[in-house]
Amino acid sequence: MTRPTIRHVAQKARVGIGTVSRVLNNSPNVSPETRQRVMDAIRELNFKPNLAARQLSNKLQLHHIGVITQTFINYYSFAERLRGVQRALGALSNPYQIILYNISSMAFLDEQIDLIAQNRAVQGLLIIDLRITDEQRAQLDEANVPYVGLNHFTNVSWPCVATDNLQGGYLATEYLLRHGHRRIAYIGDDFVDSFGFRTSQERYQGHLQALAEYNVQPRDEYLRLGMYGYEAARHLAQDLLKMDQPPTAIFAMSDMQALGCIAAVRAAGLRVPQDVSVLGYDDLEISEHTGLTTVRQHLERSGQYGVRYLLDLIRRRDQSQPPEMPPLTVIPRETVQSICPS
Amino acid sequence: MTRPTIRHVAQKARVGIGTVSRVLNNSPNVSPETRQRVMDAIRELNFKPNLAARQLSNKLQLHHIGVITQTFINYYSFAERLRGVQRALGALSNPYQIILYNISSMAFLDEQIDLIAQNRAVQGLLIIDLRITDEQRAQLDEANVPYVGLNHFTNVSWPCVATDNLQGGYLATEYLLRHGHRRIAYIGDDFVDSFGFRTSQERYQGHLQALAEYNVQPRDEYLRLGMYGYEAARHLAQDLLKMDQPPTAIFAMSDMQALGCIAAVRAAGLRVPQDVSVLGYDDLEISEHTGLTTVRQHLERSGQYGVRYLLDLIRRRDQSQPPEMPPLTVIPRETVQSICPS
DNA sequence: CTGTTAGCGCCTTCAG
DNA sequence: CTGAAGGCGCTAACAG
Repeated sequence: MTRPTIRHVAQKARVGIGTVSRVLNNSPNVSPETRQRVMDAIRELNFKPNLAARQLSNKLQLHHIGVITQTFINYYSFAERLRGVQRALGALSNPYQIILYNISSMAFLDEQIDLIAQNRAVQGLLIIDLRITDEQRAQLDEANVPYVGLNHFTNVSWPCVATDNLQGGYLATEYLLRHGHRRIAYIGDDFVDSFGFRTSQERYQGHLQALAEYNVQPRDEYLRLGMYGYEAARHLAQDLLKMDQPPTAIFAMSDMQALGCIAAVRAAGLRVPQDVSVLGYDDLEISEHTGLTTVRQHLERSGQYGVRYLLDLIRRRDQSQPPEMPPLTVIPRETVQSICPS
Repeated sequence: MTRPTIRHVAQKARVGIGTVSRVLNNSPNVSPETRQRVMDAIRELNFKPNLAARQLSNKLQLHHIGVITQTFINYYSFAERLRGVQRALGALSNPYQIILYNISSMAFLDEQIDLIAQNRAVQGLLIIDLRITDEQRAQLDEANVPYVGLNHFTNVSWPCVATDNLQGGYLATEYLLRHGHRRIAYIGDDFVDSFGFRTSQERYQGHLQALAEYNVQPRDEYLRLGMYGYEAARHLAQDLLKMDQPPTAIFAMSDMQALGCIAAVRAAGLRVPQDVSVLGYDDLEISEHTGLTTVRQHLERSGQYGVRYLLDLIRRRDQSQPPEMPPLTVIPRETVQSICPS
């Protein structure tokens, strides 16, 4: 049984389809009784007008920005980016709506991109924390759907708003070195996550670079990788602290993981930062409130810049320039302390 | 100049519109040269096929759930609810997409509801932390758009998934009383926010109830209201601590505000919980990680339950029962300490 | 006030 | 392999 159309309603209410259309659109030119009959028919049939048909007829164009991401991995940082997107969009007079795409696995990603390209369901696509293949990009290009990547390698050859993870890793570690630390551990996600994203690896590269600059030999035991998030980091840090020569400082690749480290330190009966310093990465809003020393990467702003750029791409055909993100900086707070290099 | 249609493309490429349609849909039955000519024409005209027309023709139905909220007020708690929504939706085989509506003022709300009702752009609507009027509900009803409220008064006469704010306030305060506190302050949002939401007031009612039960006289000076969020709460708490007889415990109506209170306590040279206990409300994921004692209200789960209920409403016409949320509980952590009642 | 008639832009037959 | 014709569900102009 197919969905009822305006015609069915008309038939049932014993009126013409024009009349049905009129009551649907609150036209005043309908007699109360007729209107009632039509409304009843609508109710009985559970009729819902077809949006597509209305749009088509009305030459009505809906404005949608798609946001696609690997959900549930570091949801807080995603949320802050999303907030930026909403804020930027909210500032517009005729605002776009956001369509959130749920990606829980690589296979889904492919399917979604396919659908988006086929249907052109959105005017533009924001790709957050997600790697897409050349083929997928080609699909989008062919479908004429502009897209902007958030948190991709800066030097990538397609539109994106990014910060330099390598530099971020460098800054973090350099900050710790400058505060006298020499035994510095790195806690992060596995180098290649299930979506082919390499944020962790990039930050570690920067970490190594800083160590090299200070002539500090990196130690394999100080590199601890695992799943994203608080719990995994807590366990990794716990192991770390059991070593004969535990690190005096931990650089965690996200604020959530940094919190996990702090919990581990405290659970071991040690204090932050007196016994162990902890440095995070993200600068979530919450980190300001919890006194976490961390690398600020302007998450919310990245969302804002991302959409703005995307809107540029949607409006003009000519290549507009990607906006430049403000520089990464370490925000000194309460979880890092100077020590004398031993 | 109007947007180019398939017809313009056909004209420019000197083919029939059928052929254009074929290349758009990757039909194999097109000669390479023709395909190329058409593709060129598409590019030159910057042609984008009309989604509505495709849908109409293909009898293709898009599935959308609308999420509407007052953006930027307690974004973290919104984010956790949203995560629940995404999770529940992600578990479906033929998943719905989420459309995020940006509401920055009352006027916008009215406009949006209007649009949603008129366009039926979504199959169902999730209304979070937002009060809607009877007229607005009537509009949605008339338009046959099911909706579910999140965090509304439980006893409301329309579909919603809620927890009892009054009981939450009661539990929180009762917890503090049971730990020996008698001088308990309440810090929260203004009783009626700009969207007519009364969460703060409800929780305060519960607060008073608990006090009464313990025969503790409420003091006006211990009631401090202001804008939502960390900063405002920090200032309010700061003032509070300057009193001759400052409270020994603070109940903040959100975890963010609790963090603000903690910051104020520390800034005053006092310790949490030794000198002042602080109790929050929400139990954000982050609160577990920061050791905040708080009232758990299962934010993520509320999102899950909300959509599930909404999907029920969309599928069946008969009234399905609203799911029942798990009970509110105080989660003991590290920011509340027992004292001897003075 | 109400029924009827053209399209809206695209896809899918069906002949050529 | 390609062009032309019909129709998707609805709205908007016309006649009555």
